[in-house]
Amino acid sequence: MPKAAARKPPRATVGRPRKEHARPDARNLILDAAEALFSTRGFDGVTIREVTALANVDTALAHYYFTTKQGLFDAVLERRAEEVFAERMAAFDRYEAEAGKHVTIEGAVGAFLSPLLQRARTGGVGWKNYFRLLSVVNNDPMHVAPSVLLYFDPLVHRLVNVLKKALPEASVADLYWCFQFLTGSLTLALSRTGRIDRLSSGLCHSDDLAAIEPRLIEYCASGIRCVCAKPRKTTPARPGAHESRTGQNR
Amino acid sequence: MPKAAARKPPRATVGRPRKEHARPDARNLILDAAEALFSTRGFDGVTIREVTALANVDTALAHYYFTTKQGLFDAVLERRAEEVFAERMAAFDRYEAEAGKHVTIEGAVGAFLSPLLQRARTGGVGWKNYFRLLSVVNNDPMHVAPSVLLYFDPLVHRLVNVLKKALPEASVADLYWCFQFLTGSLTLALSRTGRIDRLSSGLCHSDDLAAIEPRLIEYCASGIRCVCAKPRKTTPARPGAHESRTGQNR
DNA sequence: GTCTATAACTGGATAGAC
DNA sequence: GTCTATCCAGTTATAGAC
Repeated sequence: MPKAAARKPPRATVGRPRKEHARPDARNLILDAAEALFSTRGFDGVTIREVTALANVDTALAHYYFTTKQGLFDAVLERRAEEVFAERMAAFDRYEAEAGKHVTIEGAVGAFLSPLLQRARTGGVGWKNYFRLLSVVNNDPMHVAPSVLLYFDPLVHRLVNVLKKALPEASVADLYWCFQFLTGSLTLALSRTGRIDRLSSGLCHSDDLAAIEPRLIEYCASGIRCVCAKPRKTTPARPGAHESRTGQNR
Repeated sequence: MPKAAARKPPRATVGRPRKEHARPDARNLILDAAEALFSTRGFDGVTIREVTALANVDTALAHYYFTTKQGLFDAVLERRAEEVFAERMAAFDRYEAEAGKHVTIEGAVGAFLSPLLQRARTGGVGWKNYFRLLSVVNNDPMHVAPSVLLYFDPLVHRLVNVLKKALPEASVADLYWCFQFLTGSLTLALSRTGRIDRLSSGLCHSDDLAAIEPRLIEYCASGIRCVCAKPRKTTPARPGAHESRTGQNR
């Protein structure tokens, strides 16, 4: 079983080569096709034959490179994972260096979201498919290899830690709840189902990430501020509407 | 092809019978099993044989009642759709009657979310599975019949209309964007993947809907207020960081 | 590395007895 | 309404030629 990491050829030059797709090999053709199909129909909705047909290669090649369907799926997720991870971590580094002690919620949320959304907006179709695939696996963790989580979980902890600087009083539980709300919104934004197009009668387009990014950052930051600023110790309140006294003390 | 609606026997009494599951017939056994399996693995991740095995009935029965796998899937979605729809519409009626001209964002969001979350919290395992299934189809509209959308789209329009009363200045597009953020958070909350449990080291539990409901309502309402209060016509701004001055007015 | 051929199996669906 | 038996298209995966 060939290790995926061992297959990447070393870069002769620094920086991003302008067009690496001069002559894509079969392996990358398969990955591209799989990325496109898995991202729209999920693991079980796609057959290897469809993937290889879209890639215009023989079916057996997929098994040659990836052994199993699950191996192919893992390889698709892993192909861009490290690059995304590094970019997002760098965004946090940059932001923390520039903000110093004056960390804002908007800044933290922006550092978390912007690298993703910018790549999803400006990247090629492969990147767009990749991010949609991320949103697929976020709701269906069934087929995601544990190793892939190492590229995503640390970013969540980093976000929570930076947020804690901006909101020293906030309970950690509230911060994680807010993260879940945030990532749910992000997931739906990246999945681009087109539902919002229909609902809004064409006012909004689900792939208009340029419209989504500023709104999403403001939206989440404001929500975090509100939830985390509210003392959550004892809220007996009146049991009228949705004011359930949660008693979730820290 | 038997129409699903024609199959429902007429109710002899009004109101909801306390225990209709005294002796569940095969049809409902199949629906229960399908609900449980589809909600965790999606349409393509489940076989009819698995469903009927879980229901302890013969495989051919599923085809007898629902003709095709897609028919079974549709029937699962439709079984509880009308009840949920009526309950959520009634929540809006109640809220609008009680609020009169003083509609709040929290009130509108609560009317939209609370009926769902309360049923997801207090209902039986069938209801929990059903709501998880809703979150599955929200990210994968591939297999959802157009007829089912009639139970959900009107509620979105209703939410937007009520929100517009609370925010007369808001642009309709912003309101729909906010709805998308909201429904993304809701979707992830209902899918209960357990990811937040791991990330928070056990501080949060993804099926703790009692903790989620008040936070989610506050979070979304605050985000809506922020996004919709901000004038969005021309935003050249400075292309620096993402430090949007939050202007949390109101 | 790539392709042909095929093994081994599983899926949805149906005919027809009871 | 329920079950037995089966069809057959399509699936992953592999062996082996080139």
